[in-house]
Amino acid sequence: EVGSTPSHPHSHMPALNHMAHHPQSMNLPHPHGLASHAVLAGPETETDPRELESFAERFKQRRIKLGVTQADVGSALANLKIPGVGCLSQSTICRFESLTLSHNNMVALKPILEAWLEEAERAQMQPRPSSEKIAAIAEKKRKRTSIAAPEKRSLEAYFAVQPRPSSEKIAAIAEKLDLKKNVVRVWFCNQR
DNA sequence: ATGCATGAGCA
DNA sequence: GCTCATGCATA
Repeated sequence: EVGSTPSHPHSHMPALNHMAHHPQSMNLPHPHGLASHAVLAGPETETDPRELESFAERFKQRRIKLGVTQADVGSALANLKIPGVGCLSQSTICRFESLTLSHNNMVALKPILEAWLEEAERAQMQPRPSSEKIAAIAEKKRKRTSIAAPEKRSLEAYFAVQPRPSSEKIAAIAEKLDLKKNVVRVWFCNQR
């Protein structure tokens, strides 16, 4: 979202992409500033970007204090036994902490991570006697293609002119840059 | 921390 | 064939 094309060739656009256009706002902020805050916000509607931001910050700080890595948090979520929740990757935890997930995604993950944090801080005071080892099983690795700088610059140029090229355009671009068509298609998706 | 990729769900 | 949430691999 918020595709702010970094006009600077080297900027990585760490863009804090909170906010988002969601037609879900029901309580408009009163122009008459007086006791109109959402003290009675809906049961589970903590969608305020600023609240998410501060939570993410507190979360990271407390996680570090517990001496737990992002990867640890991700896998520990499974032990939390929440209905439709399994584990998450280090990537996702990282992105949550840095607010680089979509607003909706942040809102959905917050209560889960919040639950983990509380559980973890409790377990810290009342340690457990059990411990178990799990053997790791080696699997086949996946390869990651890397788009060279020159090609990437070309893609960015194309993107600036047309963020959603047609299938034909993509094929043409792919051929010019000598990249697989699918690689180009996915690049555009991720860029958007 | 981030680049490229996958898969589900939708149109 | 896109968006979205998410992850593997790697910088």
